[in-house]
Amino acid sequence: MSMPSQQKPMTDQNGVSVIQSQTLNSTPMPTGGGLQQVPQLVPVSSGGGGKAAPPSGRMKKGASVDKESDEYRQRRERNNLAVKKSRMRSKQKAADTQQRVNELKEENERLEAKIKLLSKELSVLKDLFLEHAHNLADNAPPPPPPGAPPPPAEACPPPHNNNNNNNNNHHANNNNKGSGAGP
Amino acid sequence: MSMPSQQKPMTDQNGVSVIQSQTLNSTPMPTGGGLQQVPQLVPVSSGGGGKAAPPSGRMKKGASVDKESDEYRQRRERNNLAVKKSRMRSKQKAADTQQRVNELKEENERLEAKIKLLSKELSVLKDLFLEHAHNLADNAPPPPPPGAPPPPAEACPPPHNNNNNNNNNHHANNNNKGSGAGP
DNA sequence: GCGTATTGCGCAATGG
DNA sequence: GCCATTGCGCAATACG
Repeated sequence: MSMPSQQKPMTDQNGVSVIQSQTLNSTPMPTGGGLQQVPQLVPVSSGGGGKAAPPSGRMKKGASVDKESDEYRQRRERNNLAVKKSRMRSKQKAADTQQRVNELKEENERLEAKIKLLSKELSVLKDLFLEHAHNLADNAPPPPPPGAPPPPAEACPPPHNNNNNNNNNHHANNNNKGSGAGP
Repeated sequence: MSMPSQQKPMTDQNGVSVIQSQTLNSTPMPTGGGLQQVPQLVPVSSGGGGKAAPPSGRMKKGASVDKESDEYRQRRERNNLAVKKSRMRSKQKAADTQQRVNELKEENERLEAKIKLLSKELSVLKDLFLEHAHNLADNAPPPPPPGAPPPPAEACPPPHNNNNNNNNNHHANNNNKGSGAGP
C-alpha cells in the first residue's frame, strides 16, 4: 500500500487563465438583477495572451489534461454552470430555512397567546366551582361524627348570587384545528 | 445585497497560478485550525512545472500587481484565511438556523398538545356547568309571575349521579403557572 | 465509465 | 490599510 503520493488532496489550484472565448454571458439572468453590459475593460492581468501558449510546448502527456482541448473547455463550462446552479439552490435553501424560522416563531407566539387565554378561562371556571363548594360547605356541616346518623340533607345551596362570574367568555370560540399547522 | 457593479467582472480570472514554487509551505500558522497544505507533490498537472515563471516575463508595471511580490503573497494568504473563516462561520450559522427550526417545531408540538389538553379540560367544566344549570331549571320554573308568591324551594337538585365525568382528571396537575411559558 | 451535483479552495472585487 | 463578504472558476469527489 504505499502509494507514492497519497497525501491528501491538496487542491493545487493552478490556474490558467483562459480567457473564455465565446459568449459567456449566457447567464439566464438570475433573479436579482444582474444586468451586465460587459464592457471589456482591461483585463486585470494575465498576461496577455492569456495562455494561449503555455510556456513550454509540452502539453498533454500521460498526466496532464490539456486545457486547450475543446472538450476540456466544454466540460469546464458545464461544470461551472452546475456549480452556479448548486450554489443558487444552496442559497435559496438557506433563505427558506430562515423564513421557516420566522414563521415558526410567529406561530409559536400565537399558540402561547392561546394557551394564556385558555388558562385564564379555566381558572375562572375553577374559581366558580370552588366558590360553589364553599357555599355548600357553609350550609352543610362537613363531617358528621361516626355513629351519628347523617342529617337529612335538606338545605340546598342558596343562589348566593353567583352572578359574579361576569366574565364575558361567551364567545367560546374553540377553534383549535388540532395539529394542523396554519397556512 | 451586493450587486454592486452591474457588470460582473467578466471573470477574467487569469490566474497565473504560480504554483508553489519554492518552499511555499511557509504557513505554519497554527491558528486554530491547523491544517495546511502539504508540500506539493505534483501530479496534477498543469503547467506543470512551469509555472515558476509566468508566461510572459513581464511583471509589474504600472498596472499589474506582481504576484511574485512578497507582500502580495502575504496579502493573499491573509485573505485566504479570512475567507476560510468567513465561510466557516457562514456554514455554522446555517447549521444553527436549521437547528433552530427543529427546536421551534418541537416546541410547537408541545404547545399544541397543551392547548388540546386545556381545551378538553375547559370543555368538561363547561359541560358540568350546563348540566347544573339544567338541573336548576328543572326544579325551578323560570319566571314566577309577578304577584305570585315564590314557591318555597325545598327540593334541591338530586345528585343525579353526575359522576359520569369519571375522567380521572383528579390529578389536576395544572402545572401551568399562569402566563409563564414552560421552559 | 460518464455526467451532474456538491464541496473545498484560492483569487479578486468590494464593502465596512 | 485591514479584515469580512461575495461571486466566480477550478479541481476533486460524491452521487446517479
